[in-house]
Amino acid sequence: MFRISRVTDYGIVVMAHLAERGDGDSHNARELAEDTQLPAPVVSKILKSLTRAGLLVSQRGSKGGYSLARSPREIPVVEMITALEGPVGITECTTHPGTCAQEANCQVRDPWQRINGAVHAALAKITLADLAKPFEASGPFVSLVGMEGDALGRAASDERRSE
Amino acid sequence: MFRISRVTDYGIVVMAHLAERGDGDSHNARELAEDTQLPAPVVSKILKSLTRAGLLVSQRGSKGGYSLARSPREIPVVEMITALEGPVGITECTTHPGTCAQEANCQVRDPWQRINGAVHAALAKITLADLAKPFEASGPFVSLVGMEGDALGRAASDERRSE
DNA sequence: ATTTACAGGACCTAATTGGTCCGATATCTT
DNA sequence: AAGATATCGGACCAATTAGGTCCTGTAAAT
Repeated sequence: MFRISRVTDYGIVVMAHLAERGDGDSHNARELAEDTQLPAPVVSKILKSLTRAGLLVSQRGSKGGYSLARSPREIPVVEMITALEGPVGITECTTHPGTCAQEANCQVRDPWQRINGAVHAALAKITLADLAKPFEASGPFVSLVGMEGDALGRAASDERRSE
Repeated sequence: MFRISRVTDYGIVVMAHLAERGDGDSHNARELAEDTQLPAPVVSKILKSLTRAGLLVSQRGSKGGYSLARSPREIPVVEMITALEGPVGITECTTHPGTCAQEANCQVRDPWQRINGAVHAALAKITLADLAKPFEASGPFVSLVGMEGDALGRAASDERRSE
């Protein structure tokens, strides 16, 4: 359905929550699950993935927990998505070259790579800081992604028409 | 994995093939499946979806088949994707408002809507014509989606790093 | 009337996702 | 040193979704 998975969505919520705290303190999985109202085992799993990807740093043992590895402004959305559901790629041949039998005589591969690049670039420009402080950042944010005024309106009407 | 489904991919290939023909003639499902080297039943199913969405027109009976409903230049990529896998929406609350329990106190909903709008807008700007004639259209196409020179390069390195 | 080809589903299988749980290891406190 | 706390890594399961096939009905041409 061209959607991000639920774990990714959860992951963003947790990261945003961590970013809003602002403190460099580490928070344990149970606490984060409670704060975000998400199922604890899932949150724990997500935190591990984000740590492995280098977006969080973990501290083991008593008084352990997780904290942001960098400042929110330096964590692009695309990295969070990549960490939680693998490489961002619109088509199969983008992420796994060689697995498509039609690749040799495919007429649309090259443009798809560019479309993918455009989506990728858009997601790379948005950072965790933009998500965590929506009202503060929304002004510059909109212009950042190169979206003209009526883009959202048109998008919404497109979706409505298709249902 | 933040990918479009395989049927959508196939659908684009079929549409591009039709666009390349250029003639307004209708081509039947079997013929299109052969030309594109894709499984016939799947192609047939895809053609029906695209027809229902108004992107193709069908002609029944002997000598029947499918043809483009409009000129390739007037068929945006986002419509093809929408036709084949439902409304484009990054998160659940984008496509189905009200189904997320956290919606009321969600801190990231609004920015996600904008990100979604940006992706949506990018996909709305690319038309079937851009996909069907890649080399002709690649010049203006790149500038069209607002992607600067090194965007693809950075995207690729991001993906590599994450695996 | 027969043939051709689309329309609309039902249906099955395989893969992915969402979610839980457990043993091992690291760290802090007492 | 001992115990409590928390992450680490992975196994595991249920439910959903995707990929793909097939069948019956209907419209159009010969």
